Amino acid sequence: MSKVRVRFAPSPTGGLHLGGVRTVLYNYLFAKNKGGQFIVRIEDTDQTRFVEGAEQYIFDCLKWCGIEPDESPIHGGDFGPYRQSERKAQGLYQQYADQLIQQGNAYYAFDTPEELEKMRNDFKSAENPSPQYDLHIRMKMKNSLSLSQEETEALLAAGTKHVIRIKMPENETVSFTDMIRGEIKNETSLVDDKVLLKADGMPTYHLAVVIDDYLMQITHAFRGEEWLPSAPVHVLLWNYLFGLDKMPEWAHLPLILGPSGKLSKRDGAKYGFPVFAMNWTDPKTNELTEGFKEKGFLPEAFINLLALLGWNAGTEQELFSKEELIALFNIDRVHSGGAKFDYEKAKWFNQEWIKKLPAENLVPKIKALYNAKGITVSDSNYFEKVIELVKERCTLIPDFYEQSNFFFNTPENLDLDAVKPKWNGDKQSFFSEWALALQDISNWDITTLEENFKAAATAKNIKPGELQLPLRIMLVGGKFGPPVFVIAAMIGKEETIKRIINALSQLA
RNA sequence: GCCGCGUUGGUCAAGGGGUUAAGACGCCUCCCUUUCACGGAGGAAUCACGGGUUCGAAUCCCGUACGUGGUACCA
Repeated sequence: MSKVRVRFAPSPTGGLHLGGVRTVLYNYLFAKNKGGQFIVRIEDTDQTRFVEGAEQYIFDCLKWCGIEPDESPIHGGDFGPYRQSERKAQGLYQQYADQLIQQGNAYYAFDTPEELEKMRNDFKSAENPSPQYDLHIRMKMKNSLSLSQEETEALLAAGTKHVIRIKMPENETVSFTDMIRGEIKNETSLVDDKVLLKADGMPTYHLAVVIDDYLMQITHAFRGEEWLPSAPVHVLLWNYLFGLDKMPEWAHLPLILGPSGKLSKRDGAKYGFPVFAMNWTDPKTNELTEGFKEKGFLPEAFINLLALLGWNAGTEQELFSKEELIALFNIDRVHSGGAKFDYEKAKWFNQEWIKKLPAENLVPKIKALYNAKGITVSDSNYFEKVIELVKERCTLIPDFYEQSNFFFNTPENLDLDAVKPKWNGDKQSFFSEWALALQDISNWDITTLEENFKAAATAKNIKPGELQLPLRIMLVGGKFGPPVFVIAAMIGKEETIKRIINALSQLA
């Protein structure tokens, strides 16, 4: 039994969006579940669109998600090169394309872009709005099928720009078994003669994917549903070049949809949620799109929510660690229908993971957050305690700042409107006296403070409950946060008194 | 237009001939808590439509509708 090798083949041009990450994730989970290898190959077939740094971006995203490939394309593996541009340099694609021509499965086409444009216009009709270069019209075009051998050879000898197209057979049914959808059948007459090798010598995806998968000994391939219509071309190519028995097993994953139709980059801006794993700057427009990482998602939550978008374990469990996902992942339970991305649920996953993870795991991320705000955290012990206290109130990482910065800084803007309506002289004097009395407390702990507070209130004939909200506003600044006496105990005697006096001066 | 793929509450979904059609997110009500959350208890809400097959269909078959993808020297 040959070893399972699953590959993800991103094009380093468009960032790594939700659908892309889910595809990698399923590749990864499947491979690891089978104890096999997870490979990443870079499909930089179109050099004009190659973007500097985009390849590194993909690996950064994978690293963040914790789903790194076993063989790095950058350092190479056993079946390298792992970049198509490098394989092109070896002349391999040309070689296989020539083989196809010799076998009669492909042909030279000399049509210029203008001629193709003209063809599409001439044959356009209401019934056929987008005519394809297929068996019905190829004899009307300029190619080695319609031209005589002498004419073809003359054109080639003259160095005429040309491409190599697959010659789709007539009236054949191509079928293959998709791991998710079962048997898929296509009539060859309905598929166009796809370009395999472009005029510049670069292969198109169709040629490259077959040759690369063969040379890299790939056993299973996951890709998006958008590839289903061209799958018969790939099957045919496998048949012509290497034999169907060596073809990897395919799985075509359903699309991830946005609030209205297919999920697009614009949806992010429109509905206010990220669509890329990490910050992505569009090389053309220089437009920055915020990523899940920067938005404050934990990688654990990110892969969890993505895994569940189209797959489930068949149980009621929804929270899975990466290890659990690997152990439980089963291709039979992957859906064939598209799933709409729900940002509310995505946030819920993050919140659950924040609660689930021990504070020490959260510390580095939150420290970075504080540093960015210009606050340096020195006491790690204290910091961890704070995080533990507020974590169930946070959905995204940046929430930690709002929810806990009063533990480190005296709040500047107090929500006085929350107390003013019920504020009076009695309360004013209670607090000024209590602030004084606090000086004498020797056991500065939660219970002592609470008992002392209640006793003092009762002595003044005020219900302790009525004084708790004002005290909270004094210490926190707003109507949120952990229990007041816990906060007071944490920030210490001096700071507590300081905050009360400060607030009192604003209320007087 | 043609071809492919899909369709269980608003969303993710379990269920694959007989179920009161799970569960989760979100929403609403209540409890806990004199803050905000967490937690707990409830509630509203679903098998796209039409035909078959069958004693019986969300489940099987066929149509239709809708959605989505492809129809590029993009991937």
